[in-house]
Formats: sequence, C-alpha cells, structure tokens
Amino acid sequence: MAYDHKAIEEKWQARWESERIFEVAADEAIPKFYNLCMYPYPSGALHQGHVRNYTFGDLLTRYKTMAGFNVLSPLGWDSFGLPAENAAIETGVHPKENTEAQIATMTRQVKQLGAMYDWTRELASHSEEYYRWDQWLFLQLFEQGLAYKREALVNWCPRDQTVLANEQVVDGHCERCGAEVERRNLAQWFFKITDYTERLLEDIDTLDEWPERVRTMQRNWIGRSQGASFALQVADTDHSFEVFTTRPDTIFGMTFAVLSPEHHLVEELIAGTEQEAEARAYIRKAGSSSDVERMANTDKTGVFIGHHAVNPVDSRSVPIYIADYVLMGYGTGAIMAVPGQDQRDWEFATKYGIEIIRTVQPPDDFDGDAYTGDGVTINSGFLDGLEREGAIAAIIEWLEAKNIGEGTVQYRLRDWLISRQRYWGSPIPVVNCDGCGMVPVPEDQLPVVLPHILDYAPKGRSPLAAVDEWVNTTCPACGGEARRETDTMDTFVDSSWYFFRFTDPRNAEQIFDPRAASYWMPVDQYIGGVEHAVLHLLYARFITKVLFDMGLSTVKEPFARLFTQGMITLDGAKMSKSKGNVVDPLDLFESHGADALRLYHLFMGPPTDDAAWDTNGVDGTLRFLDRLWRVVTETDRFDESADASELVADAHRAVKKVTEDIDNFHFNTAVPPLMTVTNDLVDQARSGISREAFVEVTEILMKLLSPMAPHIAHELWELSGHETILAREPWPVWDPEMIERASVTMVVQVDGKLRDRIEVEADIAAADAERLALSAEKIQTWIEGKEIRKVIVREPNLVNIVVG
RNA sequence: GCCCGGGUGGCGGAACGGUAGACGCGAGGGGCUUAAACCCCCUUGGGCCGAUUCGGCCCGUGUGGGUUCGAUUCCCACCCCGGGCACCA
Repeated sequence: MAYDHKAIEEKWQARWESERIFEVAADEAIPKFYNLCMYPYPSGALHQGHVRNYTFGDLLTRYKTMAGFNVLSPLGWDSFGLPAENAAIETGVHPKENTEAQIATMTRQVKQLGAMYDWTRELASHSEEYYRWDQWLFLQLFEQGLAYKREALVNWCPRDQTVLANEQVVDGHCERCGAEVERRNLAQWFFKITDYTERLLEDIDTLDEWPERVRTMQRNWIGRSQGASFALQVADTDHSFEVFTTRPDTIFGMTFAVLSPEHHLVEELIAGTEQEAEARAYIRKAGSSSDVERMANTDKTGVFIGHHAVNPVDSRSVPIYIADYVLMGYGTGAIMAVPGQDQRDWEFATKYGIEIIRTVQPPDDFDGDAYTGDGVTINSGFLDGLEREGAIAAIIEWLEAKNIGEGTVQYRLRDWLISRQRYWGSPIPVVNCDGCGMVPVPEDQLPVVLPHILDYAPKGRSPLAAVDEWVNTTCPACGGEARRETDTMDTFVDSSWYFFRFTDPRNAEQIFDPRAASYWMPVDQYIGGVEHAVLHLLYARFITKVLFDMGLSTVKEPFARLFTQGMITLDGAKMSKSKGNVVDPLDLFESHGADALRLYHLFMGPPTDDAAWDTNGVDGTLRFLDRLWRVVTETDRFDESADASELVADAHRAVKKVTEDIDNFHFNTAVPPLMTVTNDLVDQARSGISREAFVEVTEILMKLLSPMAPHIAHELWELSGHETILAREPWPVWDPEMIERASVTMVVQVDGKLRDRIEVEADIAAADAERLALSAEKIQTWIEGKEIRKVIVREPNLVNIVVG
C-alpha cells in the first residue's frame, strides 16, 4: 500500500474536526497555553507566508496539547479594510460578499494544511457582533478623554482618498498602496496614545521574551529625548516662543534661532517687515512641497525674518530665521541653533554666513564640522569647565531659577489618528447635533450598523456621507435633528483587542468576560510577521493598558512571548504575487501533500530567518515521509534474536533532542533526528529487528512527528493497531539511562590539533584517559622527544597534550 | 549617520569554548530495469603525499589582531550583506 498523502490528509482533517480535539474551555485545574498567530486578512488565497506561520503555530498547538496543556488556538479574520474595498471597486462585487467568499475559501485552505483551531471561537472584524465592541471601546475611550476630534495637519493618501496614521506612512509613502502622501489640515479623530507613552516605553523592558529587534524598533518609534525647553524673547516685541533642546549646555553657542515655516508666530512676526514678501514666498514653497521632497532635499534653506531673539544667558541678540529643516511636528517647532555642536545648524550657518562658536572643547585630532561628542564646556560663562552632564544640570537649574524654562522630555510618538474616509470599516459611534454638539451614541444603541450601499468609491470624504437616510438621525441627548459621523475606524483598532475577544467570542452582553480573559491572557505565544513590529504591536499594547486601567484585563502586556517569522524568498526577492515569483501551496498540497510541505517549512532554516525557497527541498521531505511509510507498513518479518538496542537508544535521544528543540523554537534542528532514526530503522529492519524494538521505535517516531506532519503520523498510528487518536496521546519521554552511552569516541589532540581518536568506556577515569592518550601509537610520533608541558583531560571526550 | 541582525561546501543550513560541515538539496559513480522513473548502495570543502582497497599531512568558518591548552563560538578593530530608524533639535 503506497503512501497516498491526499487520501490520508482528507481523512484526518475530517476526523480531527469531528472529534473536536482542539475545542477548549477554561479550566483552572489545567495549565493553559494561549497560542496565537496574527489573524489574517482574508485575501482569498493561502500563500507560503501563511503556510509558514500556521505550520509553526500548529506545531506548537499540537505539541503543547500532547504535553498536557489546555491549549487555546483560535483563528479569525481581519476582514475590514482597504484591500477588500479596492477589490470591490474593481470587480463590482460588494466588499461584504467578496470578503465572506474569501473567508470561506481561506478557511478551506487552512484546513487543507491540517492546522487545527478552535473554530467555535472564529471571529471576523466585519461582523456586527464584533464591530459593535469596537464602537463600545471607542465610547469608553471617548468618555475617558482618550478619543478626541481635532483639526490637525494630517497625512493624506491621494490614491486611497483617506487619512493615514503616522505609523502607516513609510518614507513619505502610503504603507498600503505606495502613493506619496500629502499634508492636509483636517478635523480628525485621534486616540490619545500619548497619555500612555511612558508606560509603553517602560514596559518594553518587561518584554524579555520578545525579539530585541522589535523592542528596539518600538523604543525608536516612541523616541524619547530628554533635554530642556525654555522661552526665547523676540527683541523689541511682546512675543516669545518656546524651544526644545537636548543640549541646553550649549546655549552660549546659540548664534541664531529657527522657526518652522508652519510655526504659529511666523505670520505675526513677518507682517509689515522688509522681509515679508521673501518670507511668504518661502513659506508657500515649503508648504507646497511634499514630505518626500523635503526629505530628499537635505540642502539647508531658510529666510531671515527681520527679528532677533534674545539669548537669556548673555542677552545677546541673534537673528531669527524660518527654515524647513525645523519640523513643526516635533518638539516646539522652534529651535535655538548652535552650529558649533549641531551638524544641521553648522551647515545652515556656513551657508548664510552666521557666526559659529564652539562651546564644547573637541579633541585635538578633531577635524570635522560640528562637534557633537563629549568634552569640557568652553566659551560659556558660568558653565565653563563642566563636563556635559554637569553643564546640563547647571543650566537647567539656572533656567528654572529664573523661571525661563525647565528640564523636559520630548517624544516622537504622536496620537493615533483612527478615522478613515472609507466605507469598509466600523462606523464611529458619534452623532453631531446643532444644539448639543458631539454626542456619543448610547451603548444600548450599538452597533451603529454599517449600511449596505452600492457606491463606495472614495471621493475624498467618506462614502457614508452620501447616504442621507443613514446620516440623518436624531440626537440621543435632545431628540432633535442630528447627523452621524461618517468616518470609519482604522482597522488597526479592530486588531488591537481581538485577542481578548477570542477568550469569550460569543458574549452578547460584554466585550468579553473579564474572568475568561484572566484565565487565558496573556497570549503565551504570538506568531506573525515582523512588519507589525510597530503598528499593530504598539496599538495592541496601548489598548491592553487601557483595558487594564478599566479593570477588564489583569495583564498590562498582551503578548508574553513574541515570535516573528522570516519571509520566504525566491531568487533573492520576497515571494509575492506582485513580483510574480510565487510557488502556490495549493499545488503542493496536490503534488507533495501538506505534511511534506509543513515539514519542509520547519526544516528549511531557522524560523526567524528569511528562507530561500527550493521546491527540491519538498521532494526531500516527501522522500523521507515515504521511506518512513514504507518501513512502518512493509516490515513484516521480525527477528527476536536481533540486537537493536543502539537504535532504540537513538530513538530516545531523538525524543530528548526534538523536545528541547521545539521548546527553544529550533524547529529546523528538530527534524534531522527523525530522519536519521528513520534511516537507521530501515537499515535495522533489513538486517533484523525484534518486534518489540520495532514497535517502540516506530511509536516514538509517530509521536515526535505528530505535531510536524500530523496526517501521516496519525494514519501510521492507526495502521499500527491503535484505537486512540494520536493527537490525544501524551508526549513521549526519554529514558535518561538509555541515552547514556557505554563507550564514546575520545579525541586526542596535540597542541590543540586532532591527532587520534580512541574508543573508551564512557565512565573512564581521568588518569586512565590520560594514560591511554599518551600511550597511543599515533600520539607517540607527535610527542616523541618533546617535553610534555601540560595535559588537559576532559574525560571521556577529549585529551589535549601540550608539548614544548 | 545611528540601532539591530548576519557573513561556514555548488546550495539551504548543523556545531554546551573541545572531532567544522549533522540533516537535506544538488552533483558524480554504481546496482535494479529491455529502457526510464521510483528505489537501493557509494563518493562529494580545497590542496598534497604514500599506498594491493586503505592511510597520512597541510590549509580552511569575511579580514587583521587578541584571550585560551584549544576559537565558527569570547574580546578589539576593520570590510561586506540584509533590515529598521533618521533634518527628531
């Protein structure tokens, strides 16, 4: 009977489902393990990235289940969002229909992989029963002042016709579609993530099971800088403006000041000056160039605006410029410029002939421009002679004493812009009333149902705005005429709390039962792509902290252990449909089977690394499975006198190795022991093996293989006469005595170079090892006539003889 | 520029500071076969030496140093590749 992967895989997928093996309930008596892969966008086609993700996830689900844990492994769909809407605009099929058809397709494909989930917990963010809790969450944030609407300069994607969060702008381009983003002044909804900045930053330190890379990226994104802010008086006026600097110790070196062209004071200051026309032209030009252009142009440009600022420490007047290298979005949008210690200021000063004063003594061999390193403070009055830290402390004390400024901290992190001018998302549950203003929709009126419409093409405002019968409503406060908010929420809102919902997915009364969450949370293992290092993972941490503050969550951090998988490459490029270099997993299910494909993904390299695809590798894992199949199903003659003790011992060693490797996420090295034991079993079966040894070795192989290639493992388990389901069997344990070796190969080195190998008893005494090594024939030729200075003995593995 | 990773055979990759190259792919040779596929066996880092089927030596983990009896592994400097961040004051 040949190995028929197709028939076997279909059979067992049906069995697992009907046996409901992976449906779980909270049970305090059993240790829990919440295992989660980032819920996918239902694109309609499983690709190798999904396969890799779910193979790792399913391996853990099955392994931890066999190891005795109560394993929660749910799957759901990140089903709101632009791709569905854009596809719908192209095909004319409504996003809801399209999305639901794609969910059905992908569900089938995920099941074909043999990945098991508790499907009773399936959720989809576009369903009313899900997004009503998005809206509920919004209302809680609104009540706490954490959701607010304000006019702001925001990122606008001209192709997707919607605003974007800062996190969704990559190098000045839309993260989704790649279009160059524009700046627009619009009234938008924000979540006040900046209230949580310090906590988000501090708690990164507690995430010691996260990749360092991701922790660093989050720290960088939050971008904490410590320094001082203080007021600069504009000479001969009543105006002053705040500046922020990380180097207040260099204040005596300020030879000019710069305002961002968008700074609120600019308009008033330039009015009526000689420089007004020139300044206005500059502001217009700066305002019309995109961020991409501003980034590309690193040449410093600016205009003197005809006013001076007074340096508080020495009352010197310095010219004020406007220049676009000072960004309105960071700090106060204004700086004291110290060309001696800042390269950007240096370039500007050099270009416009402004004085440069060094206030930090550079080393003698320094020949650069601005000196940003440490050194003794010079040319700085009462700060002279102090090192950086002392000087900073002294000047802050001085500023505070004079009530001019103070030590402050600035962050790069901005509030999270969550409103979108698109259709396929959760409507923001707010009503605008002429009399009452912005009124939140009462909780008992949720959900605000997304109306089914036919024209959802983007027009620069939400398509919902055109649906009069939906927009026009009554004010929940006064009963008068009112209009609904027409923006929808960023889909990252949906994904920032779905892992809580999985703990209690059918709750119609609450977002989730805090008791369910307290049993299952935190997610013990979270698996997904590193592209979410900042976006989703930061938002999810923020919302978790909000839920914690509300008493709904017992954890401050949602994901205890994070695992980011590498991507699949082909011919050096990321495998993707747009590059046309995909190898379709569905074809491989047919030709090689899900088991061989899964095994290849595990085997191809370290799971965190990018991996180069090679279909020949799947041929290899299929060959291995076929060989295992044949030896298990075709061995029918046994020799009870044969000695297979070494093979059995190797099987036990494999148990140890595989167990430890899975625990350490070294999946690629967990596969080879199965291959070598199988190969040795084939040899042993050929030369003679007892039935007992054969059964012990094959049972170990099936159990170890069960999380990796579950279908064939289950089938062989059944064919071997077991009535039980392998997935419910306990994980094997190794016999520590059995894996001990009676004899080992001892390496003998002379001066660290390998010169001989000697078989020795494993429990050889150090003295015996040394004597044996020194008397070995081959060693004699190396040490003859030489003085033996030292002998290092690491019995029973190694002896190193050091000669003169 | 700053911050993370990473440089090992033809390829993917293994190696608690202790036998470098496990396992797999590819390649070469052989067996089975009328033939091919499948399958099975052998070889496979480079160079050299001796020899009746076996053995031996030298070199070799990006480069140069260092620590150590011993370094792919630890330390320092440098080079290259990948990724992230960046007029962030």
